[in-house]
Amino acid sequence: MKIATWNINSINVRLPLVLDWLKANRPDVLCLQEIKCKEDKFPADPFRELGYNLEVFGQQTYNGVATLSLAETADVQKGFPGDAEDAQRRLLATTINGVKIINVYIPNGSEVGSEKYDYKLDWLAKLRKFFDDYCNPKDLLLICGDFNIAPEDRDIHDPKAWAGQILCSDAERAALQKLEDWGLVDVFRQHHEDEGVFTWWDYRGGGFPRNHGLRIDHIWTTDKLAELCSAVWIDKAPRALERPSDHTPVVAEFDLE
DNA sequence: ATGGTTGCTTAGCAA
Repeated sequence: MKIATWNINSINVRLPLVLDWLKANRPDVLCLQEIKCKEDKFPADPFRELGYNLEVFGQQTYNGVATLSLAETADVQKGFPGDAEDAQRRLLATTINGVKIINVYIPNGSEVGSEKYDYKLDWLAKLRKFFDDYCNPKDLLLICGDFNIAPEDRDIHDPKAWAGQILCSDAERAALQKLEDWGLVDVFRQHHEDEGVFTWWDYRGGGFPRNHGLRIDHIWTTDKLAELCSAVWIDKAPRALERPSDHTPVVAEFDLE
């Protein structure tokens, strides 16, 4: 079972890239973030023609997540239980082939100390509570998406310049650690120890050609699922194409089915 | 060097 995550920064702009990538890679599951449209504006038909089912949880202009899968989905949960109708749409949980898959677009946080930063930390606390209340560390479970956090300095192209900044501040990393403490494994790190491997490069200042990036898109699983994980890779190719997203896909393969 | 680029919406915000 192959599961991928990709922040595509607008499904409407990125549609041809995503379709080409799906045709070439045929993952069982693709979790998308920042679709930037409501459900009724999501271009569902071309995905259905490729054999994919869709669960879409979107809003106008900002945020929005979608989970595409070759198999049927069950137990669909959109947002945190009890969220207001106008809450930002950043979480979509489904069960596919017996694996609970939580697709997240964790808030960016803008700047350390800002209102958006506080919102990010609150959101991360809610996410940990969601795990406590609705998830079981003994299950086959996976959370993936744009975490908007570089867990360690080796996940940053210039750790000195970034020290204490947004996406790598102590409080963000501590919140992520609390999630890990619940019982999750960063499966990329299970297979790769190298530094300088990234999933996002700023559009500005030639970020990609200079490899000025961060590893902020992740796939984390419970121990039980991590034991079945045979490979994890970051596919840099889509970042080098015309009109790319600023993020590139992360893919994990599991010995299931 | 508080810049730079992209997307949504159309001047300013979010990333």
